[in-house]
Amino acid sequence: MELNERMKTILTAVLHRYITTAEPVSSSIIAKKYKLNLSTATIRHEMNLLEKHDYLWQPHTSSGRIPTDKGYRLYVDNLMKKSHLKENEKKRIIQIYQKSKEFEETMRTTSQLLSKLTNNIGVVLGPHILNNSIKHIQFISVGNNRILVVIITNTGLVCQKLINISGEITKNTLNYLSNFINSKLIEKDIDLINLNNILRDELDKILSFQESFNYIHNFIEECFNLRDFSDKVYLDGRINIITQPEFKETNKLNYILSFIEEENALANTIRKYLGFKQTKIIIGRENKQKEIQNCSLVARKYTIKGKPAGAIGILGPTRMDYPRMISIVEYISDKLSDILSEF
Amino acid sequence: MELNERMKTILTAVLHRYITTAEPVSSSIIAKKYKLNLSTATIRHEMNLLEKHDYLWQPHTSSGRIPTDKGYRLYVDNLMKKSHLKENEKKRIIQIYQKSKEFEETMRTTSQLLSKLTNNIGVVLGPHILNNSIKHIQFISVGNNRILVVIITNTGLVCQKLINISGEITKNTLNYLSNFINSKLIEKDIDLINLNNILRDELDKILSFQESFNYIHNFIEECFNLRDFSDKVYLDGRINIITQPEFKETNKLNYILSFIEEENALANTIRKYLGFKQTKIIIGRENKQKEIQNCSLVARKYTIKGKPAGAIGILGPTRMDYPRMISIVEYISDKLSDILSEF
DNA sequence: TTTAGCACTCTCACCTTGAGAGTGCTAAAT
DNA sequence: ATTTAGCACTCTCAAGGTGAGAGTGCTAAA
Repeated sequence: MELNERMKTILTAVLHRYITTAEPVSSSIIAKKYKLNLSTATIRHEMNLLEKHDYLWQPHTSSGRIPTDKGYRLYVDNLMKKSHLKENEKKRIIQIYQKSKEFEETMRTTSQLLSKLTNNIGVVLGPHILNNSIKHIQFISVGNNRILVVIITNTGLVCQKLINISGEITKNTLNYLSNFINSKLIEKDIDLINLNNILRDELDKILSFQESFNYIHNFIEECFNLRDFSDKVYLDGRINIITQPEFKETNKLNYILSFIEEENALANTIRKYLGFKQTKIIIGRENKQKEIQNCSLVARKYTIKGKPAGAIGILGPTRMDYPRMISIVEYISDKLSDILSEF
Repeated sequence: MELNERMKTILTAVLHRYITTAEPVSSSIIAKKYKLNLSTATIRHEMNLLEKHDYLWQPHTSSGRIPTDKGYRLYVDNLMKKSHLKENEKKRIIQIYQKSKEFEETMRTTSQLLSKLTNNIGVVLGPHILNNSIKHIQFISVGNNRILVVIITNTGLVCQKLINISGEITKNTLNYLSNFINSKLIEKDIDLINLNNILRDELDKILSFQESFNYIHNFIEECFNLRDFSDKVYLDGRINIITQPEFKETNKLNYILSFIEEENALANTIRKYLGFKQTKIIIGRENKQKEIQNCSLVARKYTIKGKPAGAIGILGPTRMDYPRMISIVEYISDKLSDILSEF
């Protein structure tokens, strides 16, 4: 059913009030603070209807109202006005970014910025190696038939993995291999899958006469096994959750924080939104994970040279200032995209 | 003043009881559970003396006793019996370690093991590049006069830093440089300072005729600037703190967690104990940081091939099972030393 | 359609109260 | 000289009662 204008106004007022105070909103507060020129009785009447339609609820019969997830959803989709960061806030962000010169530092700065600006948990999903082009590969023998593979991408992302080989590969062969591969990479924009395809054809030909061919073949196969490459997660602001009034009871807190502690859990949630063009907002019970069904998530992808690379997000109580959260997430993801594209 | 045997026995009993229950210990509980063949009145008398000497205190006049920091200190130094892990616990730890093949993973596993076994916060200070010998150096130009330096050590530690250079250094020069440096490293056990000394002499001679000598010289200087190399910190088990009864009040929790959130704070605390041979135990107010004066820290260095490399530790409420905590920290630091020495 | 008025509901802070846990002191027992 | 039984005393804590206050829904009048 469609709400009339007055109901929308009242719902919006309740939302704004509740977001700032975290306390049930009464009809008289609305009448007083939001000059709607309506009596408390009328407002009560409308609130009653809003409750019947599941946009509001009451903790007990004689208390004020609190928005439901459905209420927040309507607000986010239809009622709220988009907000924009102030110019000096934007400047601050740029200034802070300028201090971090290096890839890792930039990612850490991003999660810190997110958590500090929003007073919520900030999370950044590092770019996956797949979304980068490869700049350099180095093989280093570390004894016991183990080889450390270090791959460096154009953005300065350094990935490493250790490979156990069944036989022996000499240092000369390793050098030969890395030289050969690096020669393919010079001045070219080749990603990991591309590279693998190129190598699969060429290397086999070159190496087929080698004695240790099988070892080398297996080694290279494992080297490009995508499963082992995980994107890094940067998380900040866990404390922010603790100070929120809705999580005063330690058992609720516990529940959320055990979800957060497992960094990958949040990362996996956010990873889904890498393909979305727009900012994604997931409210309360819309979250599939039970642990964060009292929370909302605002997530957005970032890009490197136009290509989706990773995602950032914030996690906080459903009672959050959505317009501001969205504007922060969007501004930061844009800036991060710019910075990473320049690297 | 020296306590007599009976007082020591009673103090130990109070400590054991309080450590398991987290509640003030009464004279009758001691009489009942720890068959000392003394009446409650006698125990009360002794407890009273112990309180006068600041080993115990009471939250209020008619409550049981709680150990003071001084009480814990006496316990740790003189009263407690050293404990040892059970054989199957040791086996479990070794099994878990066997799953992690790679340097980073090993460090993460260590902090997880610490936190899970102790039910406290586990922290691991990664080995500093200084304490490793260098295996390979790679320079990669990432545009805008920036060069990414990747240094790989014998343990598989991968360090990176980004250097801004004022002029231009061609890719050929970079290749030449890294080849030259790597040639010095082959089959040798050279650490960063060593390497720097060797290079300072030799490189200048070789390069003196080069046009871009100054740029290169500055670049190499910056490259070996130790300030920029920080050791990594691995932290786990933040939630464990929340479930401790002593931190029910969220403001206390807040205080501790804000200290933990700043990973470097705990890292810096632990770093001090790198030079100590023995396990270091810091109890409550012995900690210089106010935020963790309700906590105790058990820390110990680990070694790589006999040389001190980094440190591990656990942080929990002063009310912890010290013998067990110590045995866990010691066993894990030994195992970690073994594993890293084998890499 | 709106609203003043009112009865009603629920919470919350505050108080009282009594049981229970635990102590320190003292005088008697060992 | 030590130990302990006995007892008065202190403090906490949970339970129950109370009244103020906040807020509601309903109704009848504007």
